[in-house]
Amino acid sequence: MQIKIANASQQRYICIMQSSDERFERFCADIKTVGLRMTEQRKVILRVLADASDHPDANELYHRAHAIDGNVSLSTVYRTLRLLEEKGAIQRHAFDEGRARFENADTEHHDHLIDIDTNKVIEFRSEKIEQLQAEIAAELGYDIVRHKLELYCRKRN
Amino acid sequence: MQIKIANASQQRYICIMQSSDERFERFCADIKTVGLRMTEQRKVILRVLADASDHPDANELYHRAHAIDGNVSLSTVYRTLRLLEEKGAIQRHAFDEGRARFENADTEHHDHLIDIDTNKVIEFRSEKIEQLQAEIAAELGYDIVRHKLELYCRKRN
DNA sequence: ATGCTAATGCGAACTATTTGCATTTGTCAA
DNA sequence: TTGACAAATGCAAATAGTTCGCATTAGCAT
Repeated sequence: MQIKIANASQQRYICIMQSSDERFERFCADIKTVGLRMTEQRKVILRVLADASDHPDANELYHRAHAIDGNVSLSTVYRTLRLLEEKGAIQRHAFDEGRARFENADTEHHDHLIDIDTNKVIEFRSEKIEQLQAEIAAELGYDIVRHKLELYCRKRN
Repeated sequence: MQIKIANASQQRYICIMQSSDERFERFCADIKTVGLRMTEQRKVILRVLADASDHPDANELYHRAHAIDGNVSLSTVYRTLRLLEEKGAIQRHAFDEGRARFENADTEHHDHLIDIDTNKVIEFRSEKIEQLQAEIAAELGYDIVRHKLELYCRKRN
């Protein structure tokens, strides 16, 4: 377990993240505890997911997994993604291009800045914004179940 | 042209919106000024869009338009939506269900609160949040081109 | 080892959207 | 007012991303 604090001067981007191995172990545990089976292909997919520090889509994950073990099929990737999403182990994002992209869910909640020229994703977090959101929802009579803040940006200069 | 100020105590939700007729006229003008043709089906679709105060998807718009004039096809609805989106006359949203939903773009920018039980969409705006977003992007070396804030909520009690 | 059932691969189905093409229809100039 | 030409349409087929049905394979508890 490692703790990473960046940009501390701005009370933002405070992540508590596990190592890729810890993540893998947790994925495996998640699978086992519900009585599901640990298959070869699941092992490979979980490994790939645990190692991913970017926001790959299903197809990209399929290619990474398939490169390691040719017995991994796209269907199984999709099935595994859905499984882990339902368990809350990974998060699904629908950025502006149609397909879904995934990321590990072991970090604290954060928002995304997407570079519209390179598709690079930068994560950030602002306590103030989080708080304002909650206030607004409360005022309208709602509780926030989940939320999404995406800044589509272009590099300065 | 009407000006609507709600929730003024919270400096939020300040919309300058046109009437449905004004909107329709503007859509027509948008089409004409670029040398495009005003067809029967476009007239119907523009009318439906101008009248919509909700966030309908393409299929819903097709049904509303088709009910008025059976000569309107789904393809044409899609083509018209794309046309108006490119002109900036309407806005496309990708809320969490796969399909896209549209809304008139003549209001000032606002964010969305989505009731996850009813799919109802409430619009809001917070100056403070807008400002914080710009600060964060700037600090990371970016300019915001567009952004998206969606609160997926459940009614209290 | 054995058997039961979950998990897999494959291809077909599905949903949302776009596109190719033959036909229709605005529009503008004569 | 008419004619001609390009733009717009409807339809069906194509596409992209994702899910599903089903026969087969393979975990895993006994």
